[in-house]
Amino acid sequence: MQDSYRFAEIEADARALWEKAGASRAAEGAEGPKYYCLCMLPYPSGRLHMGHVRNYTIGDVITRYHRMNGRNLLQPMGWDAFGLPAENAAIKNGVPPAKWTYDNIAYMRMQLKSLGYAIDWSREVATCHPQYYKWNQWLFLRMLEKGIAYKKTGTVNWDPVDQTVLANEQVIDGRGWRTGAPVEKREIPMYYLKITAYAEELLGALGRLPGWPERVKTMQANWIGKSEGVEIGFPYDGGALKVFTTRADTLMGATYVAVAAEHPLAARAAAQDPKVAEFVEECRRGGVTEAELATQEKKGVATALTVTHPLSGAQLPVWVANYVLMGYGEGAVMAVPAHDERDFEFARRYGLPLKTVVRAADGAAQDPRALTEAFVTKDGVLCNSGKYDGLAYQAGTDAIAADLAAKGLGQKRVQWRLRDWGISRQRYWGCPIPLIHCDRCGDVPVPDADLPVVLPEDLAPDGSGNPLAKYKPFVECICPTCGKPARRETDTMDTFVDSSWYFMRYACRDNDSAMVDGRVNYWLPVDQYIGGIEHAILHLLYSRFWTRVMRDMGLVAFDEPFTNLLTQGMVLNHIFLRRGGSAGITYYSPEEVELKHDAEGRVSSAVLKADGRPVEYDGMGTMSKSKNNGVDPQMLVEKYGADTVRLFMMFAAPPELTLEWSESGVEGAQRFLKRLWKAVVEHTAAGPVPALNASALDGAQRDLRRQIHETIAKVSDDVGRRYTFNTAVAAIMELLNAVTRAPGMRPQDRALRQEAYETLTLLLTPVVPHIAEALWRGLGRQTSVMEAGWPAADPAALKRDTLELVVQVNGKLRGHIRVAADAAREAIERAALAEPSVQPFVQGKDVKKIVVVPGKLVNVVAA
RNA sequence: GCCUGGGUGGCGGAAUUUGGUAGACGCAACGGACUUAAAAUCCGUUGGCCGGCAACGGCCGUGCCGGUUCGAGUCCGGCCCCGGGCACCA
Repeated sequence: MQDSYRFAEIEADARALWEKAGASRAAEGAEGPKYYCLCMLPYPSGRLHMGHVRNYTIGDVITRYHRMNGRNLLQPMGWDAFGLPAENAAIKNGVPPAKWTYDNIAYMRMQLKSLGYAIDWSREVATCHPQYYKWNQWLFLRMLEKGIAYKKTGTVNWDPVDQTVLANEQVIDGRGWRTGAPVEKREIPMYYLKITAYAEELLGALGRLPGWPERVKTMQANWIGKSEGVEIGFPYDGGALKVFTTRADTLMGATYVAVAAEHPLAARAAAQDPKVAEFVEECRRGGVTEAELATQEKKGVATALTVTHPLSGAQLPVWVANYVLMGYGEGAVMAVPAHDERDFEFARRYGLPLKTVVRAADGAAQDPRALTEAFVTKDGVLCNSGKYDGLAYQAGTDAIAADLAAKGLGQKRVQWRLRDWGISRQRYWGCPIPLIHCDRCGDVPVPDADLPVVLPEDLAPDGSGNPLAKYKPFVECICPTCGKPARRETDTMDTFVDSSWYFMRYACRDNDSAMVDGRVNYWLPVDQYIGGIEHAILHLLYSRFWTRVMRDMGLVAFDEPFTNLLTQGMVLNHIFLRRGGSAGITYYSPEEVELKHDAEGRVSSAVLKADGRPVEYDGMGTMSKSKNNGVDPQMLVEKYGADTVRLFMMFAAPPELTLEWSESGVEGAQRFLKRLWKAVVEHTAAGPVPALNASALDGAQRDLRRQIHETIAKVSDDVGRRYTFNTAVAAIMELLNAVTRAPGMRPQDRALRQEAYETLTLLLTPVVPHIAEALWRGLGRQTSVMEAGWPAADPAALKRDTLELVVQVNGKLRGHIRVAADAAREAIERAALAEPSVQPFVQGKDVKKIVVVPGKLVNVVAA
């Protein structure tokens, strides 16, 4: 072994060895049960960022752990290669998105390889390859045939200057990001996927996903949002205005109805009243996101229209209100201001009447004029509601629903919050939607034989409109049905389509004649999926939906794509800045800043290294280009080596929490590896090691051996079950500390040390595979550490003769006692009361009870 | 606004499942050893307050307020602050 830890050589040698052995190749049906470990595929943005490194290191640790436990492993990698950033880069630099993307992939692939991940690169997939997106198109056509895909209008952000549809992130404070022009809402035809047809199943199946975090399941359930309620018709001369409500019991308290600005009744009112038209127009401005709509000031306008209350026959005014969402329910609501917060606020603002129809079960009806807030409860009883007075929530709802049904003006139904998935994007760098528009034949699907519809790769967008639409060789085509000239669809698909099934294609990416084949049913479902919490809803829900669509077409034999899910936290770093001047805020990279500490070690100030003058500290934030606080993994790998970076990432925080970047923490990780290296060098330099004879150990040796095996048990549990890699690493560090502090040189001391170092090497292999490979050989092994099995704790070594228990008096720690491991309860109680440090606290007091928690503590309750 | 997490020393974090020794492990800081010197390395101290020459002991302490319990970082109720998502960023 080399005297010192030279990571560059060690890592290059280890990787060459694995490469030669094909150690990361996965083959169907190879030895052991299969295990599919998958990380969310990266967007090829240019360089790896720390979030990627964290994600893929977690995946690699899990992969290598299960491989050492005899599983047949698949860990693939691919590229989510379509998307907006490539077009933005193209606008900025004039490079076609394809070239930019392929260059980025090449660089980032090299980076991933330098981190030593056990990835089967022979299965690599890029979603911008025609061989991949051909199957997006193929399945889309199948969905069209089955009615799962369909066409309807949808609302988009429209930049009137650039004549372009904008993504939500391109709308800044209601204006286009490039033009600064106020953005308008615009209705355009789009294609949708009927995810709502699967709402019930997607919701119900969450209960059968024990391997998913509760938080993700809760978020998905709320997103799908099943509401049971009543659909009510309010008749008017042109028919009946439909509303949906979960509070039909309060129907007698409805004092007006409100419709969304996009509702047909609003259009009708606008045609008669310029003030309504103006308000509808005002609502057309501004963004389309739910956050914007929900936080905007609640505004509305009265119309001359009225509708008839279905039970009382009263005439209720129709308002147009910006808080009613066209996308949910019927785009209209009945307003019961006394018992709904939003209606209350709106009614107070516009002086609309309130009517109290619910009272507390043990109280009287409140005077609506005295209300300071809406009285919202399902635990009250009805009042001021005629024949329904005295009924509770459920009985009231049932009675009112029954009466409405009898009149043909209502029925119970379920309403979902989930909306169908609009997949049309008016953008170039995406998968073309395989349709042809013919004046005679309408929308004609591209025949399967003509797939894929290949996206031309040499166009360069300029920010105005979709370059595809201006590119005649793409647009102009022949109608497959009538053979006459026709126009090709130029919208492309949402990139979430690409990522909804890529994990299946890894199993069979070489199959050019089918989307998936039997190998998919060997590898899938994914055993462990790992990715950012920001994907908790959309990506994961779309994938669950897409998998079910494929199942129903007989393409795959499973329902859920991901059996276990681990959502990793983000990577943060310090933010430093200076304000003022014409430049506004300037952000400085933490590398350019020097921190000053006071005597207690607190950070007292920060100065820019370049000029020695202070900079403002703005706390921790997600690493990002805009805050200039990113750290380049490549620099770190070159400076410290891949193992050090991997070790730091695993040690600094548990995977689900945010991780705060710390260069000194990285240095600490390297210090540990150097110390380990040095310890093993010293150990092996002392010559051949005798065999261990466990029955010949003395007390101190038995203690050390117990710690070795306790560490095996703990690390196995932490890595294999809990995924708390930070505590696994801490236990490994403790073991190294213990071994190096037991410096005996008797034969059994050295034999024990050999066991300790072999154990440390094996336990560390998933986290720092390169150095583990070198240590394993240094310790005298001939085969790769990747072939070594995961160690098992020896139950005999774990046995203890005596236990230390904590003694509390009234819950306060007062002392410790050592008892035999099999001591009886009475003996433990006696020992606790006799303990000198406990005595003063029980003396002269009445011992009321003694709580004994086996193996842990004794609590004496005394007064 | 709605949905969802989180808050523990100077800092990252530990205390697992089912309430049972708060502060493991590491970083930073300080003191010491080695060195001509520095770096590196090694050893030691390190939640706060109080008492003691010392060994050691006492009290307080897990965002805030209240509750349940023999016992609460952990459970319950109410608040404050920070993060993720909100359907065209990925």
